[in-house]
Amino acid sequence: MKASKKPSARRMRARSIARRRRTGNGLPLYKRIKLEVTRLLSSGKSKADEPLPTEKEFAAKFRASVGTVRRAMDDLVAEHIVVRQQGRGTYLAPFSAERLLNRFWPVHRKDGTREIPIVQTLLFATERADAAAAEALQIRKGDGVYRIVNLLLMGGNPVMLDDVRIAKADFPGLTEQSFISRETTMYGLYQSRYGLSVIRTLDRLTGVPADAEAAHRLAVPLGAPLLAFTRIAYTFGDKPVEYRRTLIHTAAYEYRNAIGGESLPAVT
Amino acid sequence: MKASKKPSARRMRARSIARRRRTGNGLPLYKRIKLEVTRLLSSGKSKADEPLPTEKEFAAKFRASVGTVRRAMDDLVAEHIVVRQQGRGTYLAPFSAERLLNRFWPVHRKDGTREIPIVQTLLFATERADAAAAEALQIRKGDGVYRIVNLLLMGGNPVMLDDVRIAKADFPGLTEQSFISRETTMYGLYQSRYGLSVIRTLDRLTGVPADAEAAHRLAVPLGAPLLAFTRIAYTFGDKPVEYRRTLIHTAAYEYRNAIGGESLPAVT
DNA sequence: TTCGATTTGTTCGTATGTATT
DNA sequence: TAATACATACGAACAAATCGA
Repeated sequence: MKASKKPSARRMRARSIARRRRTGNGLPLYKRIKLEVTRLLSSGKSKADEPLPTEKEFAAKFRASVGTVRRAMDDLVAEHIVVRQQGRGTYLAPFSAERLLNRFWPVHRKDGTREIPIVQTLLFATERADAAAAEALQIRKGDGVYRIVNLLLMGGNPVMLDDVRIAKADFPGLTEQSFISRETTMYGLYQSRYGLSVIRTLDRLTGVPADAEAAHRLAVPLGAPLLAFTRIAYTFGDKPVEYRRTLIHTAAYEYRNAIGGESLPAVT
Repeated sequence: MKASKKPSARRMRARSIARRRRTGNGLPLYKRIKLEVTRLLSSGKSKADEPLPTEKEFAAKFRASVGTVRRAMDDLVAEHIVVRQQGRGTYLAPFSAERLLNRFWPVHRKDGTREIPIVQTLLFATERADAAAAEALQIRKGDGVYRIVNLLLMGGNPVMLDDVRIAKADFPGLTEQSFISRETTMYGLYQSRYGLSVIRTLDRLTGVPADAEAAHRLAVPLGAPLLAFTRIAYTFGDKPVEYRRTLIHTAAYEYRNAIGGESLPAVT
């Protein structure tokens, strides 16, 4: 009773804030904060190894309460865009081999275990984008791309044949030397050297017969059924970073897809 | 200053509550609420077409604040287990054809569009579980299962051949008649008639050659490369509900998997 | 090694906005 | 229109992890 009768400085302030907020934009404040933080991350200015501004700092910057900032950050955590650690801070989600394996690496041995493949780079070349690559990378046909063909060995055997194309314009100064001698995953390289964080991928899977090249590299008969997928990897703002076509010999390995259940280790 | 000096009834109360909480369990309160709500949903007592208790009611029941209940429900929404509607209430996520298509139906036409397939049931039989089905369904080899074989037509053509096994014990009273004449999807039937809500699936994909049956049904040459996947569908508590093996003719259709990006339509 | 400052994690409570019935 | 139920936002307090002095 007492509380509800009193207009109070606090109530008045809240009201004026609400009014101000509405003038900003149609979006709720926490979503706008999310967008701003996303923009900050996609600018490449923040490195994956140094913390983002703290909740308090963001709150001051956006004239919001900590709770509202937290709401925005919670969403970004759920989307695997940032990671937070109590006592340390908030970081752009890194591309350690471990994280890549857990998030963007769908190939498992049939017994369910996973392993980091050994990569043999068969080709590193500069080419002109064909129609498929141009459409996937949203560039013009004929624009320069790097083409990289990798053979991936798992358990000592050739299992996957990977044909990757990335736009030359996105990777200035990339050379075969610097590519081969990278000390991280390909996605880690994109992020650490070029500020391009892969945040989502779209895989399209089909069954195909092995062509001559695949049969040779994967040591299977010509025409043997393989699992093929094309992947487009995107960074912020739905910008495509990489176009890849992969062939998998699924005798001992398979492609796994868990719908739901990724975000539910919390069934603890 | 002034505020921080005063112990205040409120502060004392908060302290005693915190102490009580710690006695409950090692888990944070919102996670325990999540578990309790999950338990309620998995009991089958709550129908998909009637609302769950409101936030206020849950708060009273669990002696928590609405904010804490909301935290728990937010998680369940993110996991697609419940849906909330402003002004209406909170509901167990339903299995409309639309939702099934968006969540558990990975097959797209190559141009990206989706369609609801026409289902021809080729077989409905009672069988004994073989080793693979028994392991997947976590029952004993030889236990009774229903086996259902469906041919799925898309765009007028046979595209998928579906071989499903579900434990007889989970579906008392299921008959071919009641199965065929269902007015919803298979997952919808599981949920509405048997209280089994599929909340996650695990698909394992490989490339395989068409065997005689598949070649006949899908109208492809013997040995033609097909996309195969086995799926185990789980309900609450990681209980398997369904084991399925599907063959897809990927001339005009493909299996799509979007990693990330499902929960980010919010990039609006 | 201990301790204090920093930063995120959990919980409470309140006020107000907005969609539904 | 009024009541109901979720959505957004604020702010406060304390817990727990981390890190450097």
